[in-house]
Amino acid sequence: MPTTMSSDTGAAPLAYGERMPTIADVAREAGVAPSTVSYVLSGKRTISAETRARVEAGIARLGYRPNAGARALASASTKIVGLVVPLRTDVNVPVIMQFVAAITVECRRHDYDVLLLTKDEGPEAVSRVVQGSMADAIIVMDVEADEPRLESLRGTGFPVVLIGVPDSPGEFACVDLDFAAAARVCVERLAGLGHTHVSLLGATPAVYDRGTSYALRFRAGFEEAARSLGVSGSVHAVGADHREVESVLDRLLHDEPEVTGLVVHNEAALSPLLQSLRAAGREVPEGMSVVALCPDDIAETQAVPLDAVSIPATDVGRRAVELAMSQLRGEPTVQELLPPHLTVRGSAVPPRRG
Amino acid sequence: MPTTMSSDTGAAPLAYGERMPTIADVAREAGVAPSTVSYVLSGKRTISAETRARVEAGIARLGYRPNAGARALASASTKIVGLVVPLRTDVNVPVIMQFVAAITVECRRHDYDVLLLTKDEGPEAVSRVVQGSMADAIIVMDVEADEPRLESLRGTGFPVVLIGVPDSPGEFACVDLDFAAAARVCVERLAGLGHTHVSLLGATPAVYDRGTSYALRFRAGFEEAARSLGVSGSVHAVGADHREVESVLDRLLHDEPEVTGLVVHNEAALSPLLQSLRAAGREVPEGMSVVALCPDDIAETQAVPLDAVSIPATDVGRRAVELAMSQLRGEPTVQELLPPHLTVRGSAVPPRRG
DNA sequence: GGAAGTTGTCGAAGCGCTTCGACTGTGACA
DNA sequence: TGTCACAGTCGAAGCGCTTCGACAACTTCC
Repeated sequence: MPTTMSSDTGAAPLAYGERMPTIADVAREAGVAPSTVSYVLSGKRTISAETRARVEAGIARLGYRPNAGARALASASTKIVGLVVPLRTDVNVPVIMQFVAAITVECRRHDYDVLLLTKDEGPEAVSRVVQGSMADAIIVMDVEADEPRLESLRGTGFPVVLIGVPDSPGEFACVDLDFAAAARVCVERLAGLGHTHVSLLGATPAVYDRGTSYALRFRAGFEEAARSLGVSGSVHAVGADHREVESVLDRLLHDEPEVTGLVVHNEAALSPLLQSLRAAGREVPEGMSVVALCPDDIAETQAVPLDAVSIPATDVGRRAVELAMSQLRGEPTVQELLPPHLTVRGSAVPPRRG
Repeated sequence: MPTTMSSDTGAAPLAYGERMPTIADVAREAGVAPSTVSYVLSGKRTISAETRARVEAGIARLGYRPNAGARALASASTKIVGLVVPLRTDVNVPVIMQFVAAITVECRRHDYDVLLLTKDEGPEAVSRVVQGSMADAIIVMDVEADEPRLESLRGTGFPVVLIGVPDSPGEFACVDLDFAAAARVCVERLAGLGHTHVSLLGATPAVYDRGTSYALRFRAGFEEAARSLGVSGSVHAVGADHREVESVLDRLLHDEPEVTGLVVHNEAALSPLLQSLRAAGREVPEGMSVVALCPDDIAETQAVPLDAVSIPATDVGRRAVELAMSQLRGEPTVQELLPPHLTVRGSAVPPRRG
């Protein structure tokens, strides 16, 4: 079994610029060949307990760490995963952070590090990393319906995992919440309580225009569910701004007074929405039922705790890394949609009989 | 001058696993020595226009990219900056993202990539990266007063930039907003309007307990400014939770009814605070003046737009990268505190006479 | 018209690691 | 007692790049 390196070797800190100890130094120190040190580290060949001990002692004494570049060059594996993150975005930033956190933690569990790429850089970032052999796999967040970042990878077999599902995933592995099912669950909740007129308050118009995969899937799921459950369902894109939320709501209450239930897919709009509803005399849940798609902590900390389908960012992130690792082992790619879970907190009740 | 590589070389996409073209392939293609190709790429020696053209054509034809590992090994430079990010945190997440975005973008401008490290991993992450030569420099966010992540780097001369200022920065370069000055500006604003009793609503108690550098500096600046301006200034740590904000406010209004101005250093508490103030009949600004330290977009999108000192995340992030680059050029380290800027939006007015 | 640069190119020596084949014991087995 | 298998170790050949010194072919300059 391979030797684990601890952070605190007790070795004298090496001044930077001073030559770092190499595998040859360790070998000399332990009185063995460099290859033997390598095998102690990798565990790829049997080593006698005694030799192993001498080598490990040498490693500790010198504070040795293998040079990542040399290792990558010789082994053709970088132990790095590239992660494409949307930085400036209409997507809820804390949710993105949850994804990033989960992915990073899970990568470390597999002894991988994470190279941060930005969506802003476009396809160029992906090809730089892949063609320069900077990473062994790539995880792409915030996938759009028509995903330009991936064209250069099609047909190369390079391990890729998408968080989100583009129109033609093709050979690429994907993971995501099943947004269509999530929308259905939300509508079912309201319909089950007796609501017959519901409305979706969705993301910023820009998100739909950009073809953001999950937003489109949620909207489609909403419309489909409304249809099949026989309730009327209108859709409204909403910006995050206080005033905009208020104006959209005012219009909705005016144009569609029959609406008694809202499905909200827009974390940022939740808090202003609840305020505006109260201001309009439509206190939640008596005056309006609300079901949201948002992280649990947001649902819980609203003025009225919300019935919500949570965004399983941690699960999705972890799963994305697992799918990447499985591809590195040569296993085939898969597409995975995680089932939604609705937590009832009391923001939806049967509509008032009119 | 070095050749710039474009993303779209027009070369046939190489199947992954198929051998990537090497510098030797390009050399053969162009009928020159590998070293010549290298010099075309780096611009470190003069090359005739004709040879350069042949080499560039070869590069384009083969879709060649230098192998990052080989390059790092041979040149002892990775073109990677390590970035230690606090992932799970009481700090405002969108602000962290702004830092990360600014740093990433600026790194790319300098042709560097970013390796994502988490604060959770502790000192081990830093030494892994430094000793394994995975990066040429490290930027550390969310620095604490007593910073354990850096011990292993002291005295090594490895390029480090801290965002925040620990108790003993010593040899390390630091950048940050001048939080003490920012607090002073806030207090001055209120004192200048005639307020004589002000209060600081600060971060979660945990942030202070942890010794988070900027929170402590802001608090110290607040107390010092209140003292020197002759106003009374009390300090209250506040969690982000709706109910907690409300209870802290109730207690404050009850115990210190003379307070007419609040300085808020807690983005998450702003929105609940404004609600609670209104609920308590202390509408902003007539019933209570508020000055915040928060990002501009948050100050602008509150129910009442807030007078605020903005957090110059983009500037700080960019500057951090610049300081890292300057260290890579061998220049000495510096400590930099960016001056605060207060934007007046109308949430602070003279106190009611009374 | 030779000494003294310049300019443009090449070849070879690494950078520090992994990995393959080869080698040496040693015990098991016949 | 010879043969095999296997555990344990070594040496050497790369991985793909940068960089240094060398060198040929020109210019310049007195």
